[in-house]
Amino acid sequence: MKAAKSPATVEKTAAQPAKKPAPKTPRKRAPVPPPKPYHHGNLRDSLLDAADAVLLTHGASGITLREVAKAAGVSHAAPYHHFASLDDLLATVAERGFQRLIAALEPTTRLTNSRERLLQISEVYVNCARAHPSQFRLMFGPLLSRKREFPALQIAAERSFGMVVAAATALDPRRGTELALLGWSLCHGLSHLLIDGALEGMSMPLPPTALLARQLTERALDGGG
Amino acid sequence: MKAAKSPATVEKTAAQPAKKPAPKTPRKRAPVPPPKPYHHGNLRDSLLDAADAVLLTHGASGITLREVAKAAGVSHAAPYHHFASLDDLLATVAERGFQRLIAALEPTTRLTNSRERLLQISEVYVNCARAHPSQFRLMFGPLLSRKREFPALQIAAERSFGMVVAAATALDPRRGTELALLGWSLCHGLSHLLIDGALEGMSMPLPPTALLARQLTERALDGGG
DNA sequence: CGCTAAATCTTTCTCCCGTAAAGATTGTTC
DNA sequence: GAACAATCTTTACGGGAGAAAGATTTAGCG
Repeated sequence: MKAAKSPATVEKTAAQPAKKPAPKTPRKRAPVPPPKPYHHGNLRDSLLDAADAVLLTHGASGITLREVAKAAGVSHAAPYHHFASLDDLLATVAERGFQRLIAALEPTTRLTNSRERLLQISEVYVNCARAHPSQFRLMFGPLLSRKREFPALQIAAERSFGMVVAAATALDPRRGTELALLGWSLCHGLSHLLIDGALEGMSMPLPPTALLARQLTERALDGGG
Repeated sequence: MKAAKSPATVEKTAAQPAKKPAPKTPRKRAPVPPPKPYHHGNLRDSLLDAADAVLLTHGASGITLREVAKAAGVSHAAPYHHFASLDDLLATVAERGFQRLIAALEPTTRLTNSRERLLQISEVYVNCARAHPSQFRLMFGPLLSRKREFPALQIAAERSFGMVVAAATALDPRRGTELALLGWSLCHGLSHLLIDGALEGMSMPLPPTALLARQLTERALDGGG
């Protein structure tokens, strides 16, 4: 019945077989008792990992609650005990995407040169989008419009934008927010155009992604016209 | 089996095309018979108009072949005689979106001041996205990645980008393409952030849309840091 | 240890979707 | 007017979202 196992995503404690020949042995796996071991191990994280895997294989449009559940090795109705709806699951996936973006941006905060900091933020942003295009689409898709329904998503999104604002304000204390919006819009639009393939086949040679992001941001900082 | 069904189909849709001036009415029950051709004039354009209407009411995610067909007053299978699939219909809707963008950009080609021309292009672009957010999402959604399957969509998209390149090249003949990509990315990202509501509730006062687009483009042209 | 209640997971069901296939209807052409 | 092609409808099938109810495990408590 439950022979199917997720290929390479789950590494948590698997549910023990139905029969327990040995007496009750307290599992010592962590110094603190995990507050979440239940039937499946914890299915919630497994579902999120499975959703990431499905995004990689099937793309953002082909993601399905049933497919995610199957990838996690549970029935198609099991996710409803951990997420209110498919959108709720996807919003959590998007939130994790923002958290990964924040983690990728974190090293730039140690740079003292504000200009170089902004340039590297641009590179990281566009690289992140290209590395995980489906998640990127999810992060900024229609779910973000409903961020009031998903407070965790909203908080993560605002935190990531806050890092851009901080860098821009360091470079231009007077009009930092505007500069942040300029840089963010530029990188966001470039990311979208890149991952949507809008720039392919346009008889236009393009430098590598990171270099392109840096070049355009440099030109925006120095003035392009 | 009910072979002859009374024409109880609703006509709530805004159908303006009437290629047949004298449609013979098989039966007259209303004092004012709407000139609806028995075999539905040309359904193709009606479906495209209906799709636009559905986009307005239900949003980009809630668009459905059945809903479009219902809005056009035909059965849910009728569209298959004019479009190969739902994606084919949506690609045509996206193509019309690009054509509308091209039409909106057309007046800017008469400007002789290249800088002002680029600034107005920015305004038009972002205004267009805000005025038709669902169509905008469709135009640059996953369908654009498959533009090889929809040559008309690809041509319209390239034409619109060509207008930006032309304006940027007029301002900077040496690095016009790069400048066009900078301006396009900036406006594209700003449009996305605006219509996705990413900038709402961020404790950040924003000027009106068109002014914001102009300000950011000006700063990119003049240098921001 | 046994019992009860709550949480988790599965099965089943309904409704809606895209779309293929076949039947019905209309316009066209000889 | 009859055959034909185009158009539209009906019916059907597979699949997905989600609700409802049953089954199973775990926790809580005596």
